Amino acid sequence: MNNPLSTSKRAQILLTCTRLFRKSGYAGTSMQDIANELGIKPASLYNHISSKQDILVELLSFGANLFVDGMKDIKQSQLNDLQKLERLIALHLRITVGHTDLMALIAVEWRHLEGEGLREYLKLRNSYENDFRVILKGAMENGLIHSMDIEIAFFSILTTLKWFYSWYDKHSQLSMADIEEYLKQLLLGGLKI
Amino acid sequence: MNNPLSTSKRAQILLTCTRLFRKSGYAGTSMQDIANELGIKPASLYNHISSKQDILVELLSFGANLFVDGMKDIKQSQLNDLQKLERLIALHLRITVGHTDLMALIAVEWRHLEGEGLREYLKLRNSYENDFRVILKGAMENGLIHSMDIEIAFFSILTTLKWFYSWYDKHSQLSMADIEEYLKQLLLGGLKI
DNA sequence: AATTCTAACTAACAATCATTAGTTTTGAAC
DNA sequence: GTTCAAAACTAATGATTGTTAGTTAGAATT
Repeated sequence: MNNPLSTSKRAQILLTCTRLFRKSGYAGTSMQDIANELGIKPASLYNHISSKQDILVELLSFGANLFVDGMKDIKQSQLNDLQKLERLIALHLRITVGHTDLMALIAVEWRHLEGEGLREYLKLRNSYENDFRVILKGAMENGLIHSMDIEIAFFSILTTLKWFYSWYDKHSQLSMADIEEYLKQLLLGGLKI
Repeated sequence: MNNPLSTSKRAQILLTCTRLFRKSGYAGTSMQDIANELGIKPASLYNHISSKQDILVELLSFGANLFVDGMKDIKQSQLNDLQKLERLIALHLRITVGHTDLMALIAVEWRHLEGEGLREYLKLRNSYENDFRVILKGAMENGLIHSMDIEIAFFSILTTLKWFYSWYDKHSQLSMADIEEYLKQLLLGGLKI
């Protein structure tokens, strides 16, 4: 079997690291910790990955692209800006449900990226956030939602979505449709005209 | 001079650590890093503090008590629950402005607490959060704000307030009065009846 | 059966980790 | 100028850090 996404050892390592990095942080997780979790010796990890930093780069690049790709679809759609905002909320929810631990790395651990890996990540993040901002601004200017300080509204919405994984952990028994409705009401309900 | 809050070496160390822990995280900051910043040798730190963990405990205990004390005043006041929510927003804003770096430790680094220090911290945090929840619930039940899922509304409001320091860093040129008004409109505007 | 490849292993590396013990310097009070 | 305590220092601790080199066991391919 050669599928890099499911059963390969490399994927197993990446999945384990996502969980450990979330629990103890990147700096707080040692190669020993990772190896223990997989039942092998630390040195054996290097048959599959090239460095600890490489793992972080791999995980965050994968995560960032989930958002960038999702944004591309939404941008290309013919929806109005308010509907696009609703789609963005659904996108965050879908990614959070499918990759809960990974969201913790996106929220916190990205700052342990170094050099080129950090630059690449910030490029993707800035691209996503700017697109998001443009849509939010458009919704205001087109009178679809109330006008207010764009930066503080953007910050609040994105922060809630970014940290939503920590809430979802404890309330994952609710249906996705219900959660989506709650989030839309909470984040947009007060803004809608 | 004996004032433990301003010029003492201990206070100097705690202040330096707040900044370094925010920048690199608790696990990512070494005693060497701390000593370098202060222009002394790592061993010299132990004339003032008893361990690295002790520093974290001290900082987070101080931070947690800022919120618990603020909550006590608000609870004891004769305001209605909506006015109490407004006071809570002002409390977060005031603490964030006065202790911006410390808020990063409250948002992220608390999980590196161990043993008794962790238990003590969680006790304070749970006490604060429960009080907050009760007020929010009261505002809904008394018809002061729209009814919706209490847990998700609570999560969103507290998350925005908790991470507000990262926004404030880049927008600290605005007046506090303006920011306070923005935050109230953003967090409560959509909820108010 | 012989060969190749994968992925584990042991052993070792220099570097860094938080911390302790013991000693010297500093600076203020007397 | 002497005393005394605070706070710096040096030196060393054992543990752990991420990583490399070289080797071996086992499975898959020829």
